[in-house]
Amino acid sequence: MNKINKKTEYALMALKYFSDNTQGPVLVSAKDLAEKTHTPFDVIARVLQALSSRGILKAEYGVSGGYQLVKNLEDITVYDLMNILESSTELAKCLGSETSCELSSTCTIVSPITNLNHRVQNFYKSISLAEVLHV
Amino acid sequence: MNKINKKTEYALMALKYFSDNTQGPVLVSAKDLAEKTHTPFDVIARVLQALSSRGILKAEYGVSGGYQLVKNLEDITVYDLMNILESSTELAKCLGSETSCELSSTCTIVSPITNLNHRVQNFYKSISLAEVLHV
DNA sequence: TTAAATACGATTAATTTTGACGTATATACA
DNA sequence: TGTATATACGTCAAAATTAATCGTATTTAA
Repeated sequence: MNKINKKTEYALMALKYFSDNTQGPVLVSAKDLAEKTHTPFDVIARVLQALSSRGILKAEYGVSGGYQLVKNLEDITVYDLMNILESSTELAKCLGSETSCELSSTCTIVSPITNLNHRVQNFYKSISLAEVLHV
Repeated sequence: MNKINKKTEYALMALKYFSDNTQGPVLVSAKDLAEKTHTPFDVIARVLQALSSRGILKAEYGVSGGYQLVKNLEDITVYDLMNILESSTELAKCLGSETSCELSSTCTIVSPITNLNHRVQNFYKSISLAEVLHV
């Protein structure tokens, strides 16, 4: 299918919100972001947690808590984001770690797929979120 | 996500078989290809039909029929193959023709996603199957 | 006429994605 | 010090997508 998933889309929305609103309050809660972006709270909350655990956002607990953007969008690639939020960044299932394919012993396209996979990943590594969001 | 589907994988196997066996008989049946590639007959049969309807293979009916590669792999791009066999080549659902997204009126990332989508598609258009398969 | 091939509509099974629920933990503030 | 509000996260259910199968029609060589 070649699609990014909803979580990655929601993350782009959230990150765009952060980078478009550098004037307002630094901390933005998941609830606020869900409202601003019109996305389901539970899902975007998970997304924010994931971004926070990977050092893109910083979380603050408690009543007036929320998230803060602590990394430069120039320094985050599309690949990074996919790596955090997609179930896998591999082009084919057989390339994902241990989950081997039943065809693997006879498969004739392991090296073609592996090669293409690298090219695709390098392509996504070459694009920063700043480039994507500041259009 | 970001994965190619089984049909595209099977197509790569089939096309590799054709391009690796230019000495043997020109016509290869779906049954033969299913055996050679260890893939389910019904599925690869559909794949071959699709490739044939798009002018990559030529089909011959009847008892000693089968398929023949009639296009140069240099002239088929990865994008072409995806376009034939993937349900969609768009990076996000909202970009696919009429199926509009319920967020579209408030969505803040339409143009970023659209832009990224073009870049991804151009990337896939820049790689030929010859490049991919002859590794 | 029969066997073996492509063509394709329709349906089922399997997998993945998306979203929701429940609960634990942390913190500001009255 | 209690309460409201925030993050954190395990688990599960619903929805959507992908993969595979079944059935039947059509074509053609022998």
